[in-house]
Amino acid sequence: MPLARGDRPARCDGTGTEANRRRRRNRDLRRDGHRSHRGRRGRRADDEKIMTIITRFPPSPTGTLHVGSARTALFNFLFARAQGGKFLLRIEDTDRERSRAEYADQIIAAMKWLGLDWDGEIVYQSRNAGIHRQTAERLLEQGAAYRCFCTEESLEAKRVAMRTQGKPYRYDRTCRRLDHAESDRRAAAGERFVVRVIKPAGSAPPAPQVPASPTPAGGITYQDLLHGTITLREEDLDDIIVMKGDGRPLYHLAVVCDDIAAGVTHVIRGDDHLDNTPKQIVIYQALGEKLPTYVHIPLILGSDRKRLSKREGAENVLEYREAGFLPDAVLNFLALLGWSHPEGREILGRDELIRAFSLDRVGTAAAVFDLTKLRFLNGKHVHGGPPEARARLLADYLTRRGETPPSTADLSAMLKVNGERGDTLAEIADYVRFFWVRPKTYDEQAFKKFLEGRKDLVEKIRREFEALADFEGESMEIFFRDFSERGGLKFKEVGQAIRVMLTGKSVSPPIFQSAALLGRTETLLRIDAAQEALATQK
RNA sequence: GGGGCGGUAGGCGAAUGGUAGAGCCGCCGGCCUUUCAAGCCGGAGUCUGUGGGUUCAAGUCCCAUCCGCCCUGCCA
Repeated sequence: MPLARGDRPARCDGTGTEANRRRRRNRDLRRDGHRSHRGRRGRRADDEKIMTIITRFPPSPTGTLHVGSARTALFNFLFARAQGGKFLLRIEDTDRERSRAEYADQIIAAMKWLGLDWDGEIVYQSRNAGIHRQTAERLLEQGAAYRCFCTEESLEAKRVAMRTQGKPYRYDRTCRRLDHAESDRRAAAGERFVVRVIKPAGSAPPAPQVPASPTPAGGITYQDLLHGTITLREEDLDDIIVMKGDGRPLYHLAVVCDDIAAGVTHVIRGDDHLDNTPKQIVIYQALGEKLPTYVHIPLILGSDRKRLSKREGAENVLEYREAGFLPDAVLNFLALLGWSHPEGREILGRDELIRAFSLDRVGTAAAVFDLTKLRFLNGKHVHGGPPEARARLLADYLTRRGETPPSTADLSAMLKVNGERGDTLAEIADYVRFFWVRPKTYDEQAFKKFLEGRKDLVEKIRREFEALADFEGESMEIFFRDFSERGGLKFKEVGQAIRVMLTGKSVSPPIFQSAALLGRTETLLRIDAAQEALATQK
């Protein structure tokens, strides 16, 4: 039974406007959608009896996992997990020409990386083609669909003709007027045909889950959890094709069949499907199946307010892994695009997301993808854990990039010194790499400012490092403060000179702790190298 | 062309029809400091795309308009 029902006592008894009624109803719907079936005290088993919520994510393997799709997957995942339901993964490879196994594998890899673990086996839609075909035949037998012998070329010509006249295109239903005998004869003769489903006409459609205002001219009215009542009039619908001329099923048929087979209760998808839903509802109705609850979430846009494109940075989820982002941070960020925590919290781990998630806090406006905020959140996630965990993450990351990082124990010590510098693993690596990679060059400006013409100072610094009794960060700092004062220098000048010599840059983790970690031998070696550079430059 | 959906500071977003801009990112300034982050403190940015209407009261409901996105495929 659908969760959202219209059988509750009327609560807007004629005092409000129709609009008010509608609004309230929408609000109620949203609430029911996320509040679960589970245990409503006092309400007995009538329609609200235990029903497991089942959501699904159905990517088509015609490309890698797009961040927008990842967010759709996330919402399905979070809703199912929050409600103790199931989250299914189905690869929609119905279009054999466009689908590629490599993409399916990449999408699966991306899902795993994100930690969006699904229940049960992955369904490959193409394997259900037989069922889809049988369903089309059943539709044909029932008279809910008909064979169409029009060629693609003639259809295209009609489309162009209508468009050039500025008129809306609809299939002219030539083949719908064919009588059965002729249709059968032509089919038997081997003529190619597609199967079209007859759009509802004339009468009002059977009431969906919640009674809505009747649609005068037929058409389809349905309830969306987020958008409320969506109506498409009869003239705005068409007799859609569900089976191609080669006998292969098409998307709208395939999703409906597979969702029914899987017992999907909630269809959470991008709002680009808002207008596709009626086409699918027609099939549900012809099949006598009850509708799932529809939840159309807004799309993600690029900074130009257009559909997120490649130049916005990565649209492929796996590219974020390469750029040094953490899956939890990506999930956190994606969740915040369209959903907000009831208490306004923003830095949330996967489990916190599951605990706090509800559909009634999902908005309806498209959101712009903001890489800066993703980076901020990633910084929070990556620095949130202990240095040891970060060390493992970083080691894996570097290894994958073909670098050879130090042991995680050593890395961990370096990261402790590094503190919270760097938002991504890539940036963190840039901060700490000097520990195990000697600077080959020096930042030009820094070299000029802090080393050039300071041979004597460098020489003195070297001597002190060599003579230092205790090669430890804090005592070194105290020593060099005193050293600066004695030499009539600013501590900053000395510190920066050392920094440039040891790291090659003017920005780095605290330099004395770094030197301590580097050790006396390495520190002296680097000063020697700097002296050499100083000498050759002259 | 037809239809659907959306529009609150630069971005994400709060706000039972009741003082709008909570909170976060970013930006600017300050503190801290050996550099840079982090952290803490403060600040700018504005009146909900626009115009009507309903109401004692509208970001919220209605109409129109503009803009954006989507559908209008033998793609999904």
